[in-house]
Amino acid sequence: MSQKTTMIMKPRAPFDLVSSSLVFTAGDRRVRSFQKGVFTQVINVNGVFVWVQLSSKGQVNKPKLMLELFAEEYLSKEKIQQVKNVVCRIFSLNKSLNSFYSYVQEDPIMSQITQKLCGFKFPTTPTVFEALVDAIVEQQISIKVARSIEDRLAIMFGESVNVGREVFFAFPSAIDLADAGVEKIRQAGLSARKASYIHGVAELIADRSLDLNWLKDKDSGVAIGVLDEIRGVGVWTAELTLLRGMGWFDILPADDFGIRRAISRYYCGGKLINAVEARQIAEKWGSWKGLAAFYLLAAEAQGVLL
DNA sequence: AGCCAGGCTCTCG
DNA sequence: CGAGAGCATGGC
Repeated sequence: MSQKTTMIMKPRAPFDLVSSSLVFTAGDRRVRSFQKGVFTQVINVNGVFVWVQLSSKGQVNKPKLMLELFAEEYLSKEKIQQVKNVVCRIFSLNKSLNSFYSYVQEDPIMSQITQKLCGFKFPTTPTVFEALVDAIVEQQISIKVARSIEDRLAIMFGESVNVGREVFFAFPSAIDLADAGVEKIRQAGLSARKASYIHGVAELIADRSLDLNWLKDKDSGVAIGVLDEIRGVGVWTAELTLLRGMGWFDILPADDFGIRRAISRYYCGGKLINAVEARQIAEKWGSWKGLAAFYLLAAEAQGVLL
């Protein structure tokens, strides 16, 4: 039997759950999805696995969220608070967008895009490890292929939660993937090399030679340098990891093909640019360049025309 | 059918 | 050193 708990959360305005979750629309429902206005995912709080449903009960400028938790065991108040904290982190609910919006007022293009996507916050991952594995998976291949491989990793190696007759899967921990071994990881649809990178990273963390949380209070340049040393991790992978895993909105993965394409679409009439040009254009977004890049990606995905 | 996707490492000249 | 091959899957 599963236990259910329901509560209301009040994010900082503006916040739009729909545009922020749209990227999960095609996700496997057993892992993470956004269907009919409801975002779902399994969250791990110190070994207790909780399936979460999140939906909007308010408006962008007066946001109110309903959070429903399902677990196989009784959840203490402390556990419930921990789940709320994770949800809060995934959607950066406590971070204000207003400074970003006023900062880009000088940039007519970004200004229009932020108005059309008011309340959008790109989702981050519950752990830095997940962001790192995702970034490795996403190297070179299309985002759609990457997502299906990521879902498969959860189904093959993640812990599960039973809710009624359904079963849901958490993203695997470093120990889960270290134990799985290269050959089994490869069967999720990865190249032998990427499987080996992912297994290598998982082992580093599992045997405590690498602590990703240690990077939290470091300078972003230092953190990128540390990650870049890891086999299979280049600057692009490091940047994406910190942006999505730590929520460091000031980092621009300028080598990213998708980001360069989005910048060129809105700023260069579609003519593809290189990383140097991307960094030049991004200068006007100051310490918001990473968030701004995700606004362009979201605008492109949602077909925003200026 | 064949090329291309939100790169990186290894191997040659 | 710099350039180039090779890689997995799925969409077009």
